[in-house]
Amino acid sequence: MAPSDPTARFEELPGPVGIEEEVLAYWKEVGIFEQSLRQGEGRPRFVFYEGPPTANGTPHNGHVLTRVIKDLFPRYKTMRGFHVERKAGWDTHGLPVEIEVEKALGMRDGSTNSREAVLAYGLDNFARRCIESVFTYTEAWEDLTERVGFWVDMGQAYVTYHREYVESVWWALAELYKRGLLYQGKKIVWWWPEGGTALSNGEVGEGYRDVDDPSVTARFPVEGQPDTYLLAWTTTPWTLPSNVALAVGPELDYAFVELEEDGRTLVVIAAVGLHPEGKVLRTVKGAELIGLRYAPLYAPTPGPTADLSGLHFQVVGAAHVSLDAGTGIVHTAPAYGEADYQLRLEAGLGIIELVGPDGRFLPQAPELIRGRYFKEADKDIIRELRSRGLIQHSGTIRHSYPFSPRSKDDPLMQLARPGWFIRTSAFKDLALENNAEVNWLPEHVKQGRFGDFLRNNVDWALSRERFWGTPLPIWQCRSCGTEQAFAGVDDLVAAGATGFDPDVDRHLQVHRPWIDRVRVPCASCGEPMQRVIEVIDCWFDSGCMPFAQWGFPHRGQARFKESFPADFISEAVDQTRGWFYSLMMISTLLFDDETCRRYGIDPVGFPRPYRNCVVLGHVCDMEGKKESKSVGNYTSPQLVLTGKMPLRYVLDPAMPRGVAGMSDAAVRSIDLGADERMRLSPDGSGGGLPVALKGWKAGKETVVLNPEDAAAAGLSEGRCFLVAPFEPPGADAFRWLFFASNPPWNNTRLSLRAIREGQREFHLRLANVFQFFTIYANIAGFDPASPAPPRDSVLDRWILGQSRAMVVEVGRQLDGYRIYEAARAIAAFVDGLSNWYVRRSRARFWGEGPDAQAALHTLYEVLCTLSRVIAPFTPFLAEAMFRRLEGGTSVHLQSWPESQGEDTAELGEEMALVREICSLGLAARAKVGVKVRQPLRAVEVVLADPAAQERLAPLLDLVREELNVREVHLGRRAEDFVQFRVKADFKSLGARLGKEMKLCAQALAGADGATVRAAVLSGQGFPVELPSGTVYLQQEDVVLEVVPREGFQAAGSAVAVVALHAELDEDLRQEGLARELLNRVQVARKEADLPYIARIEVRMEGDAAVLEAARRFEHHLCQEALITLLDLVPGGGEAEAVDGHPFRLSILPVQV
RNA sequence: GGGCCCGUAGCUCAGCUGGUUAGAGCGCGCGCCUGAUAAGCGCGAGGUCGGCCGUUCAAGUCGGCCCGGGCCCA
Repeated sequence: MAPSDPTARFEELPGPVGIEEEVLAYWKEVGIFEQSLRQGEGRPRFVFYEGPPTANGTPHNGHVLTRVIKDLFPRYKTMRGFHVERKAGWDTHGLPVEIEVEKALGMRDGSTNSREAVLAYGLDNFARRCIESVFTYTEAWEDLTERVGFWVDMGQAYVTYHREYVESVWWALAELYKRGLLYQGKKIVWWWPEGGTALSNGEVGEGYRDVDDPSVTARFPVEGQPDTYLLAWTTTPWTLPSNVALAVGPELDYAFVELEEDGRTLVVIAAVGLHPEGKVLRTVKGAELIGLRYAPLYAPTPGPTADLSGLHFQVVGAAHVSLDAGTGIVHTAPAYGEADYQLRLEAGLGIIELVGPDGRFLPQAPELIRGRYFKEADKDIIRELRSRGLIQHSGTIRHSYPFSPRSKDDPLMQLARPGWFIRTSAFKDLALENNAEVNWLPEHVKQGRFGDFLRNNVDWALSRERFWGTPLPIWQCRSCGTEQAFAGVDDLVAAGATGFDPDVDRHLQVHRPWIDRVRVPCASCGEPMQRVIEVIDCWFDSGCMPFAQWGFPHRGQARFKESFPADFISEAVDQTRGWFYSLMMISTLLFDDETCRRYGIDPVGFPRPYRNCVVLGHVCDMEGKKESKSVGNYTSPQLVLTGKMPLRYVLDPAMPRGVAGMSDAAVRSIDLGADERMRLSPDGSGGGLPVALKGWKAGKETVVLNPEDAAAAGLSEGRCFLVAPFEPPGADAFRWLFFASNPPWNNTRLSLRAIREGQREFHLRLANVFQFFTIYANIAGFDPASPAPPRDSVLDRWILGQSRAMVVEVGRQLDGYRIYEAARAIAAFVDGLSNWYVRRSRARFWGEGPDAQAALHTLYEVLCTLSRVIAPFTPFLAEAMFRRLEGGTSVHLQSWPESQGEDTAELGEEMALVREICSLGLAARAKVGVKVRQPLRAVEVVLADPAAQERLAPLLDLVREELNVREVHLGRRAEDFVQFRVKADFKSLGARLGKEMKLCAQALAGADGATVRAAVLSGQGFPVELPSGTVYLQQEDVVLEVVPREGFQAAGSAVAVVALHAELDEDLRQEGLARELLNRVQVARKEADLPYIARIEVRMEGDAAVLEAARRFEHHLCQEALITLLDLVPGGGEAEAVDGHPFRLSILPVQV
C-alpha cells in the first residue's frame, strides 16, 4: 500500500485497533461525551436507566452485550435531537458481596458457620471490607466500559450504599409501612440446621444430589367413618406430626376402595388410578371430599408451637395437586414446605411447628422423637405408625434432595422463618395493567415469562437476616410493642433519635452495626425503641433506582420528575424476576396518582417506570453453553479488544517445547486456525515466542508452559501474555456481532471466529470502500465544497436512492427497538455500495470531467451519510470516517441524516433485476467457459414480465459492461430460446377457489405456457373448467416464468433468461488479446509497487497476433495503464504466454 | 416437576399477517476480476425446515404430543 501522503486532503483509515486508539484518545482530549451531554441540554428528554452492576467480579462478555445495547439507543436518540442523560450506577449491597468477603477472610472453608465467624470478626470491620470488595474491579469495569465505547456518566454514578440512596429506599419502605403494605410474617426458606442459616436459591441449587429417601403412604382415619382412611404420600415422614391438612384437586376423581387386611375390612380413599388394588365402592370428585375431617396421626400438644386457630385436620382443595406421583391427596405441613405454607395463606390453615432451627424436635413433639435430629426420626415414625396400622405402604425412592454446598453431609430442611413482607399480591392486577402498557422486546416476554411471573405473584419476602444491606428502617419498642418506620435520618432526629456516631463515615452511619445503636424514644411509653435486626433484599435497592438515584424525595425532586418514567431499559433475561420486576412492582406501589400529586408530580399513569424494555439473551460459547468463568468456556474480552490475554503460567517439564497448555474450553474459545500460533510474551508487546495451543489440565486463566519456553520468552513472576497472531477485531467488531448476528434476545454464540466473520462482512468492506474513495479523491484533488454536477448517471441516482431508503429503514427499525433488522439494512446497503456501485463505477473514478466529479460527490455524500447511520453501532469507525471526510468535531454531535432526495424505489427494483441478469450472464459464461475478459458479440435477455422490459432499457449499458459484451438484446426472438411457464398464483387464487385450487393448478400445469401467457396478457383471460363452472384467469392470478430451452448457452431464473452468443470472430479475439496485454501491464505495475499515478514506458514483444493487437489498441492501452511510450521492440522481461501467444514485457517508470 | 425460549445447508443465523424453486454469511469446490490488490467478485454443490399427528385447497409458518438444547423457577 502506498504510504499515506500527509498533504492529501483525505487521510487513509488505519486498522480497527488503530482507529479505536486514535478515537478514544481524541474523545478524551476534546471531551466529546461531555460536549454531547451539554449539547442536549434544553432538548426533549429520552430517559435511559442504567441497571447497576456490581464491581466485585471482573466484567465478562455478557456485560459487553448489555453495555453495547445500552449504548446504541442513547447515541441514536441523541442524534435524533433528544437529551439523553446516562447516569451510571453501582449495586453494592447483598449476599454475593458478603460471600466474597467471607471467602477472602477464610470463613467459607469446611463447615465453618460463617454467620458466627462474621459476628466474631465484627460487623463494623466487615462492612468496611464489603465496601472495598464492591469496588475491587472498578478499574477493570471502567476500562472495559471505555474500550467498548459505552458512554455512561461514571462521575455522576449512583451508589446503592450511599446515604442519600439508602434514605430514598427508607422513604419507600416507610411509605409502604404507613399504608399497611409492609408486614411481618413467615416464609419458608431452605435452612441449614448445622450452620444456623438460610441459604440462597443459588446455594441450594448447587447442593442437590440424588439420594435414597423413604417413600411412605400413610393412612389418615376419617372422622365418624370407622375403618375409612385417606391415603397421602410423603418422602419426609418426619413432617407427618406437623400435618395440618390434606389437599385434593377439586376436579380430580377419587375412589373409595375396599381392602381386606388381616381379616378385617377397611376402606381407603385415593385418586382414581393411584389407589391400591381392591374393590372400588364408588368414585367422587375431589370437591366432594373438601371439608371431610380426619384424626391427626399425632395429637398436637397445645401451646405456642401449634396454632390451630385456622382450619385443621380436614380436606381442603388446592390447585397444585397433581396425579404425577403419590395418591392425589397431598399431605400438608405448612411449617415445612413452601407449597404447604402457601396453601396455609390461601386457605387459612393452622400450623404446627415441631422442629427447631437446630434441626432437632422440640419438647412439644411426640415423645417418640423428642430431641431427635429431624432426618433420624423417619424410621421411628414409620415403625410406630405401622404398629398402629396407619401405613398403607412404605419403601424408598431415589430422588434429588438439597444438601449444604459447604458441608456435603448436612441435609437441608424447609423451615418457616419470621420475616418482613410487602403485600404485593394485593396489587397483582395493577401490576398486570402496568405490564400491559410496556413495550417488551421480544413481545412474548409480556404475556410469557414476565406476565406469568406477575400472575403467580406472592408477597415479596423483603427481609434478610444478614449484615451488609439497606437496614430495614423500623424501630420497635420492647416495652409496649409500638412500631414506627422512618423515612430518613432527619425523621429519626426529629423523633429524638440518639446514638448516631458522628466520627464514622456518613454512608456507614446508616448501615449495620452503627444504625443498630440508634435509639428512638417511644411515642407511647417513652422507652427507647430499637431497630429491628433485618436488612432488606438488595433487589429492592435496585428497584428504587428511578428515584433513589436522585435522592428523592429528600432532594432531587426536579431531577426525578423529568426522568420518570424511563423510555428505555435493557438487561438480560435473568432479570425478569430481578430488576425488571423490582422496578415495576415498586413503581406500581409507590407512584399512584394520589402519591404523585402529593409530591407535586403530574400523575404518570402506566407504564411505569419503563416504557420500552429490550430483554437480552445470554452469551454462549460455540457449543451453545452459557459462558461461565468457572468452566472457562469464554472468549477473553481482552483478546477480542486488544489481541492480548493476560494469564498466569505454571511450568511443567512434560509440556513439549513450542506448545502451551490451556483448558480445553479455553483452547476452543480462542479457536486458532491450523497454522496459527499464539505468541508468548512477558508484557504483551510485539515479538514473542510462537506457541501452539493444546488442551491440558490447567486452571482458569492459566497457561501451562515448558520451563525452557518460559525462559526463552523471558517470562518471570508467574504472569505472561498470549498475543494473537492476527489483528484483534476490536470494539466495533465486537459490538457489531451483538447487533448483527441475530436478534439480541436470542442467545449469541460468541467466538473469535464469529467476530472476525462479521468484521469481514461489514467493517472491512466499508473500510475498503472508504479506502477506494480516498485514493481517487486525493488523486483528483476532490473538494467536497465544490459545486456538485447533476447526477445523470443511473448508478449515482440508484445509490443515492438506496442510501435514502436505508436511512429511513434503519431509523424505522431503531424506533421500534429492532436492532438486528437495522443492522441488516446497513449491511445490505454496504454490500450494494461495494459490490455494485463501486464495482460498476470504477472507470468513472479514474476519468475526468463532470461524470468523475459526480461520482466523487456521490460517493462522498453516501459515505458521510453512512458515517452518521453507523455512529450508534460502530462509534469508532464512524468517528474516524467522519473526521476524515468532513473534519467536524464529532459524528456523535451530528443529527441523524435527513431523508432527502429522489425516491428511487422503482429504480431499486429495476437495478435488482439488472443485477440478477448480470448474475445469470456470469453463470452462462461460466457454463460455457468463456472468461469475462474475452468480449462477446451479444447476449439475449428475456424477462418473464414483459412490462419490465421498457423500464430496463436505460440500464442495459450496465449489463453490457458487467458482462463484457458488445450488445444486449432485450426480448428479441424470445420464443426461440425460451419456454414460457405459467403457474397459479396461490395467494390470489387460493382464497377464491378454495378446494378447487388443486384442480386449477393441475389444469394450468397441463396447459401450454405460451398460450396461457398470451391469453392472460391480452386481457381476455384464460378459461379453466372447474366443477363449479368456468373461471377466467387474469394476470394477477398467475405467475409468469421463463425457462431456457435445451441447447442454448443460457442460464435462467424464474424471472429472466440470459443466453450468450458465445462464438468468437477475429475481431473479438483481438480485443480479448489486447485486454490480456493490458492485464499483464497492470500486473507488472503492481509488482513494481508503483504509485497509482506513475507514468510508465513499456517495451513489449510477441508474435504477430500480439503485436497487431497491441498496435490496434495502443491508445486504449496507453490510456488505461498510464503508458507514455509503448515500444513494440525486444526489450527483456520474462518470456511468458498470453492466450498461447509468446510474449515478453518490461516496464520502466518515467522520472518526473 | 413447572414456565418460557430455541431446534432451518458442514458452521453461524434470517424467514412478515399460512401461498408453491426455503434465503444470507462463513466454510468447501470451481472460476473470475484487478488503477480498492496480504483486497474484491461470480458460479456451484450442500436442506425429510428436530420427529410424529392434526387443522387447511395450501404448513418452515397454526394446534397437540414427543425428542434434543438453553434459561428461569421448583
